[in-house]
Amino acid sequence: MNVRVSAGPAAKGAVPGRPRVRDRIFDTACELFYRHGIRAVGVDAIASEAGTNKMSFYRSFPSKDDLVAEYLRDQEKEYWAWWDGAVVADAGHPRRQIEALFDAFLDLARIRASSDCGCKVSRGCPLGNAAVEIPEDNQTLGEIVHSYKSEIRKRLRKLAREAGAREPEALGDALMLLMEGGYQTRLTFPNNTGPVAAIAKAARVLVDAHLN
Amino acid sequence: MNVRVSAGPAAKGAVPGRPRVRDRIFDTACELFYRHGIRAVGVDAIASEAGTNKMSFYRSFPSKDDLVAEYLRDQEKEYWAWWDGAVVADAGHPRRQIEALFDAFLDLARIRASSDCGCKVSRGCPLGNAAVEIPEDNQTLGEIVHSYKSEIRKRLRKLAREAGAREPEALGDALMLLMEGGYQTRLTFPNNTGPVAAIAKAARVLVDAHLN
DNA sequence: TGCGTGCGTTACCGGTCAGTAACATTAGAA
DNA sequence: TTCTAATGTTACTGACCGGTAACGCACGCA
Repeated sequence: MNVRVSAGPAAKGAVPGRPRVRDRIFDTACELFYRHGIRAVGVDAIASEAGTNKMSFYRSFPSKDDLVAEYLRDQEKEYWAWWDGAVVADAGHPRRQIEALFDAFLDLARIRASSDCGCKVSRGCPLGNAAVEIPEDNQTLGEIVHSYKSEIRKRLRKLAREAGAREPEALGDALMLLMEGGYQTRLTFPNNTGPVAAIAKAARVLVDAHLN
Repeated sequence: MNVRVSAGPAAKGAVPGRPRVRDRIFDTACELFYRHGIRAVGVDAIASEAGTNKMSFYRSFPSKDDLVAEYLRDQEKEYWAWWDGAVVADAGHPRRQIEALFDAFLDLARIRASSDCGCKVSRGCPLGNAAVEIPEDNQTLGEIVHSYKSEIRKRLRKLAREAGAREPEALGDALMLLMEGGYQTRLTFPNNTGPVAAIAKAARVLVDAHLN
């Protein structure tokens, strides 16, 4: 992901076949932010882990906060890609889409734990984690997280409505609680050994109860 | 809470009626840690906010990490006190205890936002938030959080079993997802304006489905 | 051939972090 | 009155933080 290779007319003075510095920095930062938290990872650590140095970092990013914002937006984009991929096969069948979503949720940890990120253990929701670390006076980052969570809520309520729930808001919100809880418990219990294991069945129970 | 007043033979050189320095520091730290996060709050800030200085801090606490550990253990203690208070009236009726627990959960934010803590907005689960910030090599703090979350899981499963659920583990875990999700969404949505508002009803739906 | 671009390197700035040393002050207890 | 425990005050250390200045070098394009 996000790997522009240094080749062609835009790549001077670079090892051919190696990703451009900016992309290496960004990918490294995403890994480190997710694994260790945003505050815990310094600019120096990102740069050297990416095989470069701080100066090259600041040639690519105006500030650490700008990188963090890009990190959050990228994670959100990845999330919606995952979401759309999970529901696309059941287009037109909202109830099955909900079920597919929560079935797929169990795999989200595995995705995280594999190629993209060096984490052996899922560390929960990157945006949600950021909400813990973001200072309250930082409106930019706060807004990114808030709009992301609001969109999740909106989508789940919409699915609940389309599925014909008697109280679509209540069902959507309940489903969101499950999902957020799934993320949160993965912070403490390795991958799917925690309560997340029950998430798919719990979602079905909630849906059933709101439809019959 | 935790306010030992400087009086009697153990209090020399102190303003009478004023809480001892250690307690002032500790209470201040709890507030600041919860509101801004652990990493974001420095020892200097705690001390000066408590009306003292760093030296007095280090006379009372060997290190910041020791204070953090005490903070987490204190928050856990408070949580179990809240829990026990929520279920005591329905002793012997596990199903009603579960319902009482989730009814009371909506008030938890209000409790946080009031006297004890200076937060106008609930900032979610203090232990869960800490899990985001704690470095993975810190076993002491990690263990505190893990055992806390494990105990929640254990208690909810136990209640589900006592209530006669067909699959008590699944019900207990589902309830835990709701609870954790409730905390997590409170980080982003002010107090009870978010999906938490649906938590009590969702819990009832899950319980009903597992009992009938 | 020369120029510009992408990148590496070194050194630095001011600020903050956790933690310590040394000394002064207060007030109660003996 | 003297001793002592609790607290305040100032100054410091070494490490790290985010961020910047200045310089060098290698490459590909014009």
